[in-house]
Amino acid sequence: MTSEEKFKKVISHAKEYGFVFQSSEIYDGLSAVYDYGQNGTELKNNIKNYWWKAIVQLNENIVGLDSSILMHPTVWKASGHIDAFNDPLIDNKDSKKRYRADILIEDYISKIETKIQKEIFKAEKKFGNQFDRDQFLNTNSRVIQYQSKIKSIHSDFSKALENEDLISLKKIIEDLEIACPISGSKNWTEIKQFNLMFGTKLGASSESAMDLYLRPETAQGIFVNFLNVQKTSRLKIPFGIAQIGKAFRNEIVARQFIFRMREFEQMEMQFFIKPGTQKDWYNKWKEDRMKWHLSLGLGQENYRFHDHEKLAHYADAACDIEFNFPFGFKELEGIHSRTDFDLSNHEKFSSKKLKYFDSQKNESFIPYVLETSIGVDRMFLAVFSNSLCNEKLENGSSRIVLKLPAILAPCKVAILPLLKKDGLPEIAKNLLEKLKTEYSVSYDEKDAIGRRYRRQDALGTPYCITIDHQSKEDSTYTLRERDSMSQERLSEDEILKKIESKLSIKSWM
RNA sequence: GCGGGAGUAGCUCAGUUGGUAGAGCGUCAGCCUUCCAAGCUGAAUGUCGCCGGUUCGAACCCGGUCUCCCGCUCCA
Repeated sequence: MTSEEKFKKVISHAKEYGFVFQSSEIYDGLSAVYDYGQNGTELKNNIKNYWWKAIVQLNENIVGLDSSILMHPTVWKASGHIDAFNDPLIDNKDSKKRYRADILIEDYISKIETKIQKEIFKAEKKFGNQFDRDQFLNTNSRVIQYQSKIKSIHSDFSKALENEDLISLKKIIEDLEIACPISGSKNWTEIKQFNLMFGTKLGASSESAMDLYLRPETAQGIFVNFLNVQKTSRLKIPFGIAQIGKAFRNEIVARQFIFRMREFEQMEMQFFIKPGTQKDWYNKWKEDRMKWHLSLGLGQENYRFHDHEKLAHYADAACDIEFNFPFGFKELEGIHSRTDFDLSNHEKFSSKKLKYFDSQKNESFIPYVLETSIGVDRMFLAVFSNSLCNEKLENGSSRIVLKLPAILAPCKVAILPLLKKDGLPEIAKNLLEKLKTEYSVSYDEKDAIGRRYRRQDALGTPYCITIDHQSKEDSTYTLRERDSMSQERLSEDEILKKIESKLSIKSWM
């Protein structure tokens, strides 16, 4: 089976068994937006819970936060999103390639700069020790010409960018006769502005309404609350703030099922540290986060680190944990050393001090930040796609089984009376009442027992308890395990113990 | 946004040169059944993605549009 076929199986299984539906499906759907169904919601909640326990519950120095999706618009100026999330794009009509217009111009400028370098290099060779760089730059006519050209492009360029003047920007490309590197043609479309942030308005009256954005990341909610949390929690550096919440990006192309959605959920933690210690913490969190992933047992070979070479504007080190999705290795989690970029920018834009005071050393400083950020939906897809198996059995038949980590399974136990008579359903329902306060359980009395097992397999239910006539005599039941399909006759207490040991956080982390 | 493929029942798909829409699985009701799907009986479910055009007549031909998958592009 090709990976594409496998991926299609994943998508249709997700729909058929109530995990993921397309949003507004009866209206033909909404591009790159999905809803989680009855089982998907449970699985997603379990993933979030597993993360929250690992990060907040098991670390005394990490606390939670739930900040709002709407924030003051200046937040996004300070964070750099207004500038960096706003791309002027242009297409070449012949090669059909799309470029960022600003980068085309910057590339052109850097070409001229290379020419200047070459002139300098030539002159250096020629004059040797006698070479006076400044004098050369001021006197060589060719270099002067190049420099004045760069200067004039720069001034037009920055003016156009500042005013978001797309027509002037296009004119620069036309005037410079910039050609498409692939087709070599100068046949360009108009420039279109793509803002990756969703806009909305605060206030009902259209005149006084304030332009807002839906947050493109959850991190800023943590940064703006940094001192609120620090002061009210009495936490000392190093400490972390964790948050799970929705974020929104108006992606130009959003695809691959729930991998890249326009509305998505992040689980992230910002860890505040002393400047200078970021390297150690970076390595520590890299290791910690990988351990968390591996604890779920999806297979070590399915994970790898990808270190960023090109760093984002805020980072001094960054890597991804990549997962082997059905469409190849892709980013699952990011670990970024964000320096003091965010906090010092918020300090600048808000004119409020965002410094941490170390009373022992009697000094104050803006902390550095180490971020771990994971997409809930990507984690869902990783777990779900990795767990879906089509097994050939010894008797020649096959079964579709969702081998979810038991701790994440939407339903932990299915209670099945072997027959729906002779008092077996009553015993089963008694057991159901006992178990449902502790676990998510289901009850099924329809169809042959084998078929019911298969149904539970497809949902990923790790255990089935079957009640038969012997159960009436001695209160023992059959515990059937999903992956091995093994069966064991046990008393109620033994079953409870076994299930509990498999589902306690301790046995996983 | 460009190029390729696709959209028919919950899922997988068939549907001949245009003539009132089918199968398997699943679902539901019942029967039969003492531990791993595919035993029996019966039932429900579709404006053939949507809109328009051609035609006496469109799932099928044409145009537009929406959605999904793949590649490119983009990606804090």
